[in-house]
Amino acid sequence: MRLSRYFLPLLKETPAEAQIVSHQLMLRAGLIRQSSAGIYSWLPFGYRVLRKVEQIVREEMDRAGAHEILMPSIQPAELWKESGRYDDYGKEMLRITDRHDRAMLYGPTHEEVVTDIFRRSVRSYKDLPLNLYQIQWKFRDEIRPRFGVMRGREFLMKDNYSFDLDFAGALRSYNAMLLAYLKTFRRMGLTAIPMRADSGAIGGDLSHEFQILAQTGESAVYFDAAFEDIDFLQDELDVEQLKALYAATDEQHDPASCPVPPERLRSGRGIEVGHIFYFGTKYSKPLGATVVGPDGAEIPVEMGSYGIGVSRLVGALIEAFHDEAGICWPEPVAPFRLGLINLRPSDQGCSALVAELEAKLARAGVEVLVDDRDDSPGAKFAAMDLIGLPWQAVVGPRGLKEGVVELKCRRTGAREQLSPDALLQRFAA
RNA sequence: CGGGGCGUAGCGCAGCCUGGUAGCGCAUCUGCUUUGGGAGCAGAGGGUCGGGUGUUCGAAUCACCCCGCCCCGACCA
Repeated sequence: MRLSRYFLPLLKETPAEAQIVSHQLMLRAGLIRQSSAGIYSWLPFGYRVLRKVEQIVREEMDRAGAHEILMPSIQPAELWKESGRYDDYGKEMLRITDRHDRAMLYGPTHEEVVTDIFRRSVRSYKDLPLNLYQIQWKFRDEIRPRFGVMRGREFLMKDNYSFDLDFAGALRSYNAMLLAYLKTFRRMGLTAIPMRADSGAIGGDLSHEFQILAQTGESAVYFDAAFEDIDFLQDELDVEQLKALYAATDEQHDPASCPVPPERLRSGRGIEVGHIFYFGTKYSKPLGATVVGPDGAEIPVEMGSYGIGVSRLVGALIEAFHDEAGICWPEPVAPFRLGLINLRPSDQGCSALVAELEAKLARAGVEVLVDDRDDSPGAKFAAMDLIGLPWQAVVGPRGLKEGVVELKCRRTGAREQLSPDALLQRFAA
């Protein structure tokens, strides 16, 4: 992709409305634009990241045996009256009336809809366990949206719902999701700490929230250093052992009664990016979601629900990975892997080499963004640092004479000179 | 929803107190020069001053109402 033909509106100055660094950088680096309070458009650059995050989540859900579906964003109020939540949910729920004066709502979550799908289609315990998920826009009419996409009113969420015959099965589903979540976040380069949590309005008695560590996180968190030693992508993990490890947000943390010895206690700041719940028959009972068990009796299914804030994760990633100059994307979610700067597009040699590199990289499937704009070198370096692609390659007249290009790692700032062929080897391999 | 702040060019702001018909920086456009860390010079375009009502000869400026956005609190993936 050539920057001269791309849509990447960058801002030199920080918009006044953005308070936290991820919001500022998302606006400055051309990821999003605000439409109204807590509601955003995703521009090409931001949308690429959103889709990458979404894809990692999707792959891990699929790997865990969940099936992707897509439920409606607009739901009928009747379902919520059946579950009893219509009156409970309060003003956070955006209520809509259609032309026939029928009560509708923009879904803040989908327990009712998915339970309705289940009850109309599943009859036998033999069809269990079942785990359905979707990645869908949701709306919660927050009293005060803030922090950009971190706390928007409209947000993209992965939510899934497990259906099991009994508690033991539900627990297996719950544990499988807990592990899937740890892998999912790890794949994005994030350290996520599962913490026992109140199950809140959704209800139930087994619940963990997932906090990722970032210096600018919204709340202080304390956890056992053992979390740092676990390789979530490689190790065979013992869920019960994991769940037994200490982790708490500052509201729940009591230094006096903390079981972790001080030398093993880590503290940091966390951003909540996921939440899992077991809630038994809270919805299956009122909605009549039952299966026939081995003994011929109708049994309400045991359910759990599991959420990941996909759009919030984009902000959280930036909170975790940035510096003074801008964003530093981890490779798995970077909008492009390599930024190729043509330092002097008016120079035929530079342009020829850039075109050749671009073509060969593209052929090898490398996502490359070429800065071919007629701008000053400093402006290009600053822009490239701001948008935070993991690797930057510079083709300029100076290096061209020596037959080298400069490669810079955005995260570490390390630079090296290498031949164009060596560059291709490095990325096309 | 309670408390506070702010709405003036795409972005950041000044002007408002003390009323006289709008300005600065950046960005944009044109031309020339420049080119390894947000270039220089010259020129140009861009505004119902958030909206409405009122006061006044005259309102960005004063008064009242409304709307939007931001911050603190309560709430939250």
